[in-house]
Amino acid sequence: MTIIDVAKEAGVSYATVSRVVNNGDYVRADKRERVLNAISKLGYAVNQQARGLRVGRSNTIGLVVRDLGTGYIGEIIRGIDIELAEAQYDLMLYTTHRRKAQESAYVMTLTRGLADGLLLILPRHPEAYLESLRKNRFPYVLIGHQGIDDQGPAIGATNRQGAYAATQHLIQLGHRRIGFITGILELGCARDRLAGYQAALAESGLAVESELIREGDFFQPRGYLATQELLALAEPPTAIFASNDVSAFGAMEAVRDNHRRIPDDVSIVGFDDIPQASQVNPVLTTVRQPLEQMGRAAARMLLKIIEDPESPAERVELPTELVIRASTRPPVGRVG
Amino acid sequence: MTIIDVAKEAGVSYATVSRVVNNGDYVRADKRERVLNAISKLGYAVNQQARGLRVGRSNTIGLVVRDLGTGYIGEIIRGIDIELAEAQYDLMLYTTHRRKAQESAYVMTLTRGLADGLLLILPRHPEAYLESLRKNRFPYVLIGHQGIDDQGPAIGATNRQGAYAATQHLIQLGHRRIGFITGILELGCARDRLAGYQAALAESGLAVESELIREGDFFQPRGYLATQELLALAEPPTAIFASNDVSAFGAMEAVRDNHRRIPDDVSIVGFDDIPQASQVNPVLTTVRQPLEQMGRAAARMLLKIIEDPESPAERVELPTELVIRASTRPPVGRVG
DNA sequence: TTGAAAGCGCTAACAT
DNA sequence: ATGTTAGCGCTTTCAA
Repeated sequence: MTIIDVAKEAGVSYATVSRVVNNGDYVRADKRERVLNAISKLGYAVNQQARGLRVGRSNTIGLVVRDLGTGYIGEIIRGIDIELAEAQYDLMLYTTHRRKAQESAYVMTLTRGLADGLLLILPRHPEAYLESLRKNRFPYVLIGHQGIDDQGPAIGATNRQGAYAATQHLIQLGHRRIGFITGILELGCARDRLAGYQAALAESGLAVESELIREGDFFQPRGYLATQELLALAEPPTAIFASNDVSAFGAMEAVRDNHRRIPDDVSIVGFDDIPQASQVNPVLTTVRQPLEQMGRAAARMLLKIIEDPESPAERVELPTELVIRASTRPPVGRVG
Repeated sequence: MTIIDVAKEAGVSYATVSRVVNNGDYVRADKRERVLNAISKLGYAVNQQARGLRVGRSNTIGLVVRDLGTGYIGEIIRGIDIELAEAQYDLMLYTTHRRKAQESAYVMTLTRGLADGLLLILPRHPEAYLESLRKNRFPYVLIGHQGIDDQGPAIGATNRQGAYAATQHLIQLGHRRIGFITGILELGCARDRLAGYQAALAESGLAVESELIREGDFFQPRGYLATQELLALAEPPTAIFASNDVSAFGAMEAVRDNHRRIPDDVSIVGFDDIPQASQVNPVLTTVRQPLEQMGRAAARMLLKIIEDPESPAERVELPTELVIRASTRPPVGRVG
């Protein structure tokens, strides 16, 4: 079932079929009609591999992610998907736990015919392949790039400002001892959030006490443990700011297990605003990242680069937004 | 940067390079060595489109899903991904909200060169394209097939038994009025769960009262509304069984908004056991679906069909499992 | 053990 | 406006 079969059926040359399929000009209406009929009669669809080989494009974007565990990545992908569908691009999914042994060799394969461009969400060890992508002038856009030493195009969020605003919020409520649970500090976004927390404290003349800062890993169990440690301090914090919502859920769990109430005894703030943040009890005060928007922006940026490889690399940070819900309130003894 | 460049660099014919790349026999060790050196020096990787065109395969599987919203689909994909990575297959992702206008035409395009097989997770309107897939003998496997009128290969879960077991559990705790929130009844899995609920009641000699059955849509807001309605009944249920966890979360929300406690006043049971089920408070009693296993099984089944198109269509249902957590207990007044 | 060459299905340049 | 044809990069016969 090839273009030749269609040509025979319609009684035209197969170049004409190709013209019809590609909406080319110079096809008389009646022939176009006949070709269209043949196509639908035979159920013909163009072979993308052959076309891709010929035109040197695949109309496919490769998406490199760690995993699809949390809703976090799913939201970004939704945005990407919307833009790509509109531009008639397909999406190839790569999880980095696949073939990690030779991650960069793998990325190179990707760049050979399979994909026209790459979208990298929160890459963990991008040094390995970013350079070869750049060297080969292969289009890519980083999503969640903060702290990655690369001057290529990237979409991020204002993590520092978001963390700053959240910390400010707690300070304004009257909290003075505010615990902080970090993310994976090897990621720039995690370091930015920590920096925002520290900056807000410093600006309000509060000491940045290291015993109040606990290292987390963006997962719930570490959030739980970190909170247990914080609550065990001689002078425990009255509020805890976790570097992401999932860690915050762990914190909520730990606070409850210590028979304290949220927000009455301990206020909790998260980061991300994943769907569950508004589904837990109490609903979580958090810093919203515009995940879908980030996905859309990254996809658009990539398509633009594919179209015009000479366009300068943009590095965009989309604004985060503090969403105040029910998990924060003034500390006991300060106000009613 | 093609196979010819490598051949020149290594001083061999490009057929030899191809042999090396494909681990072919009949290449003298020293030539192989030279080719390998040239490849790594030049950073060559095979062009998948050209290879695909030549061999008539793409080594890619198309995955058709609605969206990536809940953790539900993500878990299945994780399983699929593990199996495919092992078999050296790539994964192309399609969300059905894309190009829904001509869903079946789209699926046909997919089958032409882009993918060697299709995995369909909980398809919504598969009638449109299942027939053409079958007619073209294009390999596919349905995931979550219950109730779809098709004799093709499929992986599912024992939804009916799972719902039966969960309802039994509530009955054994002493509940007599058990509310039920359905899923999208157009899906077979939703109908199966309803059937399991009804069967368990009938078997225990309890009446199946239509006022206790509310139609849901697998989303949280409908779960909330349905529960509001149930609690407003003259004789409200003491337990509510929701057709999925997300609906159950809505139910929990509604119960709380009615100033009743879980499980003291109302027991809640969900279905799926998505990660959040063990993160909410109280942790949710639910029916676990082996999502990752389903993904793996489906991928393996598909690869087997691709390898041997004559192999008979299997329809497998993986076992569900009742996971009793903290959201269920005997009704007040029955036991302590 | 190696090389030459056909051809996968298609697009686009060229010829008519 | 339509047909003819080269060639995209590769695998795989076939011949040597």
